[in-house]
Amino acid sequence: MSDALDTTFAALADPTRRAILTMLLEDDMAVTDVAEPFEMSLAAISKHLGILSRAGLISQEKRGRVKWCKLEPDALRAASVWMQGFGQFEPVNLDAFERFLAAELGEAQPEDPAA
Amino acid sequence: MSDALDTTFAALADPTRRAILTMLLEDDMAVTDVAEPFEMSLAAISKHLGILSRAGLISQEKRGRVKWCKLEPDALRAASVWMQGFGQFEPVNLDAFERFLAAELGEAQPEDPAA
DNA sequence: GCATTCGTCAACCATTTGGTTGAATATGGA
DNA sequence: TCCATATTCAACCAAATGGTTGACGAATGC
Repeated sequence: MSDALDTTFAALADPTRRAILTMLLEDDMAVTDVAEPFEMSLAAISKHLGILSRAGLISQEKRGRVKWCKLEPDALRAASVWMQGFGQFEPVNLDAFERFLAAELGEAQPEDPAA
Repeated sequence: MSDALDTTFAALADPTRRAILTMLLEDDMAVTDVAEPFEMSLAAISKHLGILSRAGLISQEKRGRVKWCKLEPDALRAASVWMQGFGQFEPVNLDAFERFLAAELGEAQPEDPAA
C-alpha cells in the first residue's frame, strides 16, 4: 500500500536520520559509532537505522559482532527525479549544498557541532 | 526547533499531498476542486492543503468565497539541493520523471486514474 | 431576506512515531 | 570458561498524524 516515495520522504523528514546520512557520506560506520554523537539511546539510533535501511537509503552488513552501515544513494534518485519535475531546477549548486550541509551538522548533533 | 527540511520532506511523505502537488502542476485550483477526485472529506483535504501551505510548497489566495491554491516550487529547491549531494545525479531524466508521475497519478486518485 | 456554497474550526478517534528502559542474543577476547 | 562489547527486542509511553463528523462564518445568488 505504501509507495517507495512515501518511505523515502518519511525517512528524510527526521533531522536525526538526515544527520546520520550526512555522517555516512564521509565513510561507512558501525552502529555504535553512528550513535555516539547523539544524545539519545543506542536503541533509538538502531530504530532510525532500521527505518533508513527499510527505505533503501542505507545498507547494513554484519561482520563479526559489528554491523556496518553504508550509504545507498540510489534510493534518493527516485525521489530526486520526482522533485525535479516541479521546479525546472538548474544543475546541482554545490555551494548551496554545502550551506545546507553545515546547517544540518549544526542542528541535530549538539554534542559535536564542529564536525 | 523544526527545520524547513523537516516540514518539506514530511509534507512530501504523504501520497495524497504529492497527488495534490501533481494536480496543481497543471493549473491553479480551488480547494473544492482539489478535493473532488479524492475519497476523503473536504476537511481532510483542507488540512492537507494547510500542511502544504505551511511547508511553503503551495500558496493560497482567497478571492471572493473561493480560495485558490497555487504551486510554489521554490520550497522544493532546498530539499532537492540537499538530496543531490548524496547521489551525484545526472541532469534531470525526464523519461524517468514521467514514469513516476504516471505512477503517482495511478496511486492516490482512485476515482480518476486516467487523468 | 434567505438558502446555498465555500472553507475552516473543534472535538474526537485510531494509528503511527520517536523516544525510553531492561532483558536477550550474539560475538570476541582473556 | 567467563566477561565485556555490539546490537536488537519487547514493552511501554507521550505526542503527532490522518482521518471523521457537525457546527460555524463568510460570500454569493435568487
